[in-house]
Amino acid sequence: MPTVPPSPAVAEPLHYAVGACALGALLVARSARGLCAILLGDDAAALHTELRRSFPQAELLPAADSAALLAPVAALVAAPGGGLDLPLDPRGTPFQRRVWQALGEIPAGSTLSYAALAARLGMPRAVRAVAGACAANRLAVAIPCHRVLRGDGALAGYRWGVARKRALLECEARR
DNA sequence: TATTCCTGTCCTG
DNA sequence: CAGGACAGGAATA
Repeated sequence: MPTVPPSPAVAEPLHYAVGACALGALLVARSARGLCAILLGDDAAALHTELRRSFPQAELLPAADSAALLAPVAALVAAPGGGLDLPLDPRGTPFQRRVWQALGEIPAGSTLSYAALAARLGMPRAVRAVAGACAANRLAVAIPCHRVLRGDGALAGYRWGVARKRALLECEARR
């Protein structure tokens, strides 16, 4: 009888690439299902650390076709109003995925408050939880969590820096 | 103006 | 397993 090691399940392979975009360093990772991470940052090392922290169980492999992986995403960052014609693999709890789906329905160039977003989900009192779900988004720009502002119009926060959030919104408003 | 509560998830002890 | 911290905001005193 061949012994089956008590493997905590085989580590899932994720292919990633790091490059540059209009907002700085860019990291794109994909699973077998689609893009599972789009990260923005100041340098490649920080992005790699963030990827590891987001997927501690995965086996991270450099993508053979890094340019093909990066190009469409970099184009999206440069023109955040357009869509991304690639399959996404958003990972999160059912609650988080509901929030992210609602984010995708916000038209480019417009914004929403966290309270309005919570109301749209039928949970008007779960504002804080909704903000937490936005903060947990790993697919920068593709899932437009940057279009959500505080009720008083302030930019609140952004996982990849409020300056980038402002840049994305200005870019969309100019369309 | 200062508390308190609501709500889901993650991090820490 | 318990408690606290969040990218908020409305209600209460």
